[in-house]
Amino acid sequence: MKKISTREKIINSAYRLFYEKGFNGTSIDDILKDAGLNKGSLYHIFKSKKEVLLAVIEEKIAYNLEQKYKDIATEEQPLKYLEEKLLTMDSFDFKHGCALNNLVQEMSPVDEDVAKALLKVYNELEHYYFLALKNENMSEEEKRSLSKMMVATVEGAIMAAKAAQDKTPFTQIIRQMFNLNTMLGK
Amino acid sequence: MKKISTREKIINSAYRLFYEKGFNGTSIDDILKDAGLNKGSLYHIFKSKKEVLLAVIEEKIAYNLEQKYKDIATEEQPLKYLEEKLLTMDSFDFKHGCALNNLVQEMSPVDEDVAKALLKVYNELEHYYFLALKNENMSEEEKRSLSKMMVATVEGAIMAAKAAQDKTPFTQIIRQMFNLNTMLGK
DNA sequence: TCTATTTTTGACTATTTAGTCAAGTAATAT
DNA sequence: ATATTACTTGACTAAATAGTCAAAAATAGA
Repeated sequence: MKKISTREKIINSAYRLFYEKGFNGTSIDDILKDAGLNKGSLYHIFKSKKEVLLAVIEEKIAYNLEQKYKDIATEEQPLKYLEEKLLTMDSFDFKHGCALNNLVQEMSPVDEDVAKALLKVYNELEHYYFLALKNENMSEEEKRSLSKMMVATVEGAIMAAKAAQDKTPFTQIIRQMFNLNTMLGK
Repeated sequence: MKKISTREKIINSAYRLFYEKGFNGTSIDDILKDAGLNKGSLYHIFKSKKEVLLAVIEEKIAYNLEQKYKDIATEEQPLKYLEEKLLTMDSFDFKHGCALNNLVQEMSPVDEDVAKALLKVYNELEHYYFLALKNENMSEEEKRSLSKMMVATVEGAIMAAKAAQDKTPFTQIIRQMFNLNTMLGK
């Protein structure tokens, strides 16, 4: 029975609540209630709500991303693997969308530090897609450009599902995207 | 000199502020200050902040969308026209992204009425892209699927620019998208 | 002009908010 | 054991928040 540190409890609760209700939509008291802690404990560890957010981005969101995509580099057919992965993402919550995207939308224009932390994760995401193109017959530059577009399409697909509050549009768009890709390959 | 009604003043200010700072990030007092009005005037017209938001979506955002895309249906080369339009969108504010997308991200999971109003506008957006494919040699079903994907990609491109707080990724992704399309056409 | 209705004013309430702090408790080191 | 440090408690502050309301002003109808 591993014991969870206060810091972890805060980050876990904050991550989930920021994801579901946004940064402005979540109060410190919400986080404390969810984590079963008191105010002083939080402010003993973090100096502000914003510091909690930065920790959530740098530790939780970046970590989740890595867990999700780290296998791509070693797969034999990484594109196939990626498609499979996207289409079977039951873990994904289509009602609430993408944790990274949500925060970018809400926070990037408002706070530079947060924008910087988010951009770093976003670039990592694009890099995984870049790696997924390793077997494709195109220049580095083309790979970079195509992977950028694919990330945009996937993020847009998640947003379409969120707009509809339903998974269907996501699946449709992902299928369409990989269809185009394979049509080009032949 | 046309005089602007109180209602219009509120909607204009609320639209801009919701766009730049989000719904939760904007207070009623922010709106009133920006519009140069008092509290009672707003609550005489709208029964709550949420009603203001619904009016912004149904009147302002839907109207802007129509203005931007209504010509598509009558263009000879609508796809070309669309590409041009997207790449020359200087009016667009890449720091703040897409007004529709921003609200979907923040509000769709939280409020059903708002989600419904936003979805209606989102569907209209997809329909314009569908119309832009009228000359393409494919089935209705394929057109519907491709237009859905294109909207997702454009929205994702706006989001990529927002993450970077810079227009460059947007242009890159749009170019890539139309490249793929024309490659398929030949 | 006089009356009735609509619109505006801004002070007020009740609640929520991020953040502080002094005093208490637990853990660790010597 | 004792002293030092690390953590926790929860009441408190000051500011911001959405929404109310009675009285004043503007407008329209007769």
